[in-house]
Amino acid sequence: MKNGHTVCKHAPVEQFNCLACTLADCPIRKDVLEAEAAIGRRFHEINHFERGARLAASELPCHKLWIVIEGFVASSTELKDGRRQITSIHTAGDLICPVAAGEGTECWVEVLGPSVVCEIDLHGLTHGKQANTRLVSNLFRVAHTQLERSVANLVMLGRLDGLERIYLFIAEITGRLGRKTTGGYRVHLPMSRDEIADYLGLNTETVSRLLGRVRKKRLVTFISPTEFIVHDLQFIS
Amino acid sequence: MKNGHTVCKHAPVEQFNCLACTLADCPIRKDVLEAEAAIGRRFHEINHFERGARLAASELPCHKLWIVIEGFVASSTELKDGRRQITSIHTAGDLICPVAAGEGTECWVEVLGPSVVCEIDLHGLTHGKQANTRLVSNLFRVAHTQLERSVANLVMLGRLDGLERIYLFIAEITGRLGRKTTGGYRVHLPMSRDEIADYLGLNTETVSRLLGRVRKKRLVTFISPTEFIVHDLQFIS
DNA sequence: TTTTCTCTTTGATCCATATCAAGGTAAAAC
DNA sequence: GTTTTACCTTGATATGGATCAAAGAGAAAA
Repeated sequence: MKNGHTVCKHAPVEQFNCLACTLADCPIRKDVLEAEAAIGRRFHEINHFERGARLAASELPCHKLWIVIEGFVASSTELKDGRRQITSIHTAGDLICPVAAGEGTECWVEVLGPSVVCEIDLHGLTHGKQANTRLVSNLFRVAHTQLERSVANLVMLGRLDGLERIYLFIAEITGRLGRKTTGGYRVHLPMSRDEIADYLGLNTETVSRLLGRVRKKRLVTFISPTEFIVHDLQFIS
Repeated sequence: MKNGHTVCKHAPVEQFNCLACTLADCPIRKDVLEAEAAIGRRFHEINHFERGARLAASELPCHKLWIVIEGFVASSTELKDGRRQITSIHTAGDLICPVAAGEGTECWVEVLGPSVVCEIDLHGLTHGKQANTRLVSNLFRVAHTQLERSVANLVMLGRLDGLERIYLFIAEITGRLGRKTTGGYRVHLPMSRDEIADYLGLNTETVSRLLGRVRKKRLVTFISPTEFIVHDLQFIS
């Protein structure tokens, strides 16, 4: 899979300059490709991963950046006793800054559904004399965007109750993954109830019950546990 | 207070180049001063604030940066119905990236104790032709550091119980504000029980009760509600 | 097809924290 | 000095979500 995998319709991975498959809303990717062209060396690598794969978190300060080309990926933190918190979820177009939480925790980035991920070696790109100011400035924006999501999740975990969290979650994933269909948006979500629980700061049974309530209210119709149709996105208001 | 206030022992605020009062662990501050010298214009301003003051949050993308020279400051987010979450606390030496949480929320930076804060106009410094790569690169580090704290707090809010949160909180503020004294570290914390609750995702009464338990265990001795001595910092393990 | 395994759902019960309520305390205002 | 006010503590009770337990349901293995 890893070699010879075609990342997008336009260019095979092996091709040095894959500017053709630059994601719409991703200036960083463009910056990287330009910087590589200027330096004459490649600092990124695109790989395909299956569910369960873990992307190695780099030591700090952060020397790596991942871009999700397609698929579904999550940043996780685990305490010594096994309690886990998913601190961020990532879908196509997202940029991932590896982040360590405090002492006594282990952090990693985990692939939850078949994904194509671009790994960028920041160290090489930002520490040479050739350091590209625009790239670095966009990096700041990446971290800042991630920070905003993180802060929104702090509010969710600190102040919203279970049902509010589920509503927000459904709105979030529908916005990211939903495809318009008759009667609403169809979503295929490659997360188990357990993983949803670890993202929302709840437990499996509670997530299952809350999703049951949402189903009974006919806001969502389940085709399978991971495939459903969201009928009304306004219910969060 | 605002004018003529002496920021540190070395230089009055009015002095253009206050490199002398550069905080130990703050390369950004140095970068800013150097960039200002190069451009020949000042992009920072130092002010003194009293408890209750609010620093205006900038629109996005982030055009401002604050450095806490001394004092105690918090980033807050409030929901329409009044529920509040303090998403970060800041003490001397901390750099603050203003961050907006999602829709339906209001965010600001609030001064909780008498503070001296340096406000930097990033826009002017990072958008000119003179843009300083090292400054921007350090900005990335600032956002990344903030992100780490944020992620640590996500784990706290999502997975720790009340007592664990209080322990972690005491450890955090003791590390930041504690001054060695006989029998432990003395801390003056300018946060009300309400504010602590809004930081830890609890409510006032619960915080009061939890602090009562910590007191009864003789881990902390209270001189007043905001002044106490922490006897043992190892209890978090 | 049948068995096994993993994940999900549902029910019963428990507990940590919220909520409601009433005093207590210290600083500020009068 | 007394009153007011804001904040803190403590008690009684309620409740949302966790925990414990067991029964579906679907996919993979046999």
